Amino acid sequence: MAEEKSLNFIEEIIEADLKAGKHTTIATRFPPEPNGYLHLGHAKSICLNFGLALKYGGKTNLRFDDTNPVTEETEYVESIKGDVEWLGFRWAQELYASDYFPQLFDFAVKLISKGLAYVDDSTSEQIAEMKGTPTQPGKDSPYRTRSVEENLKLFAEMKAGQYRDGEKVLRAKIDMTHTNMLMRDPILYRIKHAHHHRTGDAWCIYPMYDFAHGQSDSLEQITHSICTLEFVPHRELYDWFIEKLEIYPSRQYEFARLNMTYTMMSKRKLLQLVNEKHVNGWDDPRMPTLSGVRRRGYTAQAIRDFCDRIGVAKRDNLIDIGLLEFFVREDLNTIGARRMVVFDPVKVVITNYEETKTEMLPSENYPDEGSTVRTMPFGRDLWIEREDFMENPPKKYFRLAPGQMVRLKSAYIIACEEVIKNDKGEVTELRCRYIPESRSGSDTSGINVKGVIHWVSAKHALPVEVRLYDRLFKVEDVSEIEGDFRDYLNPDSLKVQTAYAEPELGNAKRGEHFQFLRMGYFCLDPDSTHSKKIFNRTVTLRDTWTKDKK
RNA sequence: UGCCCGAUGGUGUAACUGGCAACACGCUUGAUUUUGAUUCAAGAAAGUCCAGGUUCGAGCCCUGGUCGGGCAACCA
Repeated sequence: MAEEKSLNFIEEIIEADLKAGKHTTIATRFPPEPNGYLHLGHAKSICLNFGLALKYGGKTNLRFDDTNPVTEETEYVESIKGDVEWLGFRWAQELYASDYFPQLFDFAVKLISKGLAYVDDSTSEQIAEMKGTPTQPGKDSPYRTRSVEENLKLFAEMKAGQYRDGEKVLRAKIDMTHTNMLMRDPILYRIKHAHHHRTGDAWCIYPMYDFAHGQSDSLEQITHSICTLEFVPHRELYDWFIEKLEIYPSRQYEFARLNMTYTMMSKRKLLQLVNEKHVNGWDDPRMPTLSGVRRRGYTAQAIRDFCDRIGVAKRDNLIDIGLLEFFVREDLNTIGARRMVVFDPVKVVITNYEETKTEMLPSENYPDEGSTVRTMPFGRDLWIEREDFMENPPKKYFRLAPGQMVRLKSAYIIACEEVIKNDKGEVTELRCRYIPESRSGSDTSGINVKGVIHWVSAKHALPVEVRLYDRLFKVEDVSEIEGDFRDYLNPDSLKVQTAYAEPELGNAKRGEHFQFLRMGYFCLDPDSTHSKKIFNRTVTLRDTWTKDKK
């Protein structure tokens, strides 16, 4: 029952184009540069581009924008493909801007022939100098008036490797006084004697983004080329090339990139965090990278729902990370099998329970009616959460306290009769009595307790490592940071501790999601070994109780 | 001193293209609950950046401001 959802501005453009007969079908593309891992911001773009094609029966190409050999690597290509697939999308074709190097070269020759491009011998500094500023016009390069023949010859020599890096560039001849800085004779080709991850050493001149992107769109007959707002000023140049080259008129549309609280979405800075070891790699569960959130336990479904909900518009935004967490919980609530794990144990001894006895008690895996069950061993010695006991509880505390009763989930009701402490006054053991008739499922005790807590049999408990994650940054709006962003990293973003799990968790597998009762959603980390299971906390449970205590 | 975008509850996105501002998250209250979770119900919260104008009628159109963002890499 897909409700009549209002269209975002790009969908409106597409529907208008379709209705006007401008296109009969649409083609989009997702164009990452393989110089880093994909993050949540890219997920928004992926969902948009692929989503549009799906909605309107078109296709989406995956095109790597690999025009700068010095920063790009095959490792990134592979991770990007994996991430897009994981998110659940299929591209029509896997393409590379570098595949178009021959055509792009011909385009450049065409521009030169039309007198619209020239080879400039100026240094990088001189070119910057002559470029002017946003408020001051630029000045023509002394090489601007070279003849077509000379330009053709020089450009061929550039390609042939007769010059060193930086010695010459090819520039478009547009207008050095243009109010749009990008139209002030932009550089089309630069010399880089560098090894390219795909073309190897075949080329020593490489096209700039502006001279590659639009033409690549055009060659693929992309109808709607969707990018982020910072490319708005590039559109004028994008259209200029299409017009002068007389090629298929792809059109560019821009939307606001995703920003999230306590999160940083700059590939450059994320790379820095990785290189400087502030995190343990691109897939560190604290990273906003897709590989990071995947390892953390976020699901593709949750991310798609999130991208769907945040919408697409042109105004700057800062989205509450809590919204993403909402969708993660929403999905995990239905797919996460329930398990009991005690994080900060305190011993409970059930004085009226036989010392050698072990009962296997069933407990449902999911909250729904017909849920499957697993069994949990129950015995005289148990672990419960330290915070589930209070010696002097406030009025509305309905867990365990001296003389107070609590329900052990899926087991019995117990009453605390004695508190044992060490010399430091710390509680070391709680001696309790259980109500035999209160067994879960066949409770005839008639006793009603409000509190229900999780537990695990001390004798059978499986020690596991849990990694508890918190926000990577201390500040809500990372874009407001002045000075070094690394000074604002949250020192408590990762807490590692040992916890005691019910035996069933020994069978946990990669890719499975769990809800550790009352503690949050977790998944098995790939660092796990046969003898040591490691669980990542994906997200905590919603908590409406502890929060108003603060 | 320039050019280009944008402005709607705390946050994000809507408003059938000019007809009494809606949805989601978050928040509050209550019910249910063997997870203080989930679920369910109710509620608070903007009068649409400001000032003019057009109109019977403006969040939508026009004019002028204000504020925010972007633009001077041989990066994408």
